[in-house]
Amino acid sequence: MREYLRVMKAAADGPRVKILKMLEMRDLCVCEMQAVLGISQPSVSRHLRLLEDADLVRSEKEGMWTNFRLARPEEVNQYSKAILEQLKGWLKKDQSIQKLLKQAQVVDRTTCGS
Amino acid sequence: MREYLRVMKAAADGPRVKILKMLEMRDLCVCEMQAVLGISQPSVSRHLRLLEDADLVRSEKEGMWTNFRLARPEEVNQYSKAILEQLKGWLKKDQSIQKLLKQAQVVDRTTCGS
DNA sequence: TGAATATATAACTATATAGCTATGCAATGT
DNA sequence: ACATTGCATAGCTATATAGTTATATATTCA
Repeated sequence: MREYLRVMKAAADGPRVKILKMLEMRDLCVCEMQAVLGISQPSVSRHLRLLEDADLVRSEKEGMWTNFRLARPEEVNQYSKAILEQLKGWLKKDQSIQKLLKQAQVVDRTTCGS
Repeated sequence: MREYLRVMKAAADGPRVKILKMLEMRDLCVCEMQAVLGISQPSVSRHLRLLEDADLVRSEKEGMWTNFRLARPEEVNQYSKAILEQLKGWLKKDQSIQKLLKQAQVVDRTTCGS
């Protein structure tokens, strides 16, 4: 039950589902997501921690950056696995998501801090 | 997006997921759920309203009682449909859910107000 | 070594949410 | 008509959550 709630609460949030949809497209670092989402860096960091605690995303340090990616089905709990699977088909036509994905396509980690 | 969030937030809550699991077993009125959940009647009522707003449950008045049931796949949005479907396989082994279901089996609307 | 950059954490504030009690409303039965 | 019962709503309080700014940590590069 605790696990279920952790996953569902993590997924039941606007900025966080936006993050998940962006990560469906490609891996991103924190500052790239910040640039696209338009919220503060600590806020993005916090959302990412909740998503990672819920097994929805994974992170890996690469030099100065931390790359985030969607968790893979074989490495997560049943709830995360199911939600990530469902999400792929969801919100495809959502205006705010579409706009976000366009921005996420072109955002560049080497320039997003400027 | 608004619809997605409404469904996910409704499902991402302890008492509410308990309600959904009980309704998988059988239809219930408010006072029966109150008796099993051990929270106040207004609190149960509020949870039910959120679940109904999210298309996860439906209600029907029957004399003095209001019967609640799970929404049927053909009458709801894609998110509710998917979550209800997933939920059937989830939390089967959860201790608190199992205990709850046992109580829900024997609760009786004609005596739960006493 | 020291500056710059990316991320995480701490501390705080504002808002949202869940619980409660009190009360209103509708249906039942005498 | 009146009392009873089931449910909904209003109003309140406590807690949880998301956002902020300030600061700490870690890596890169001159």
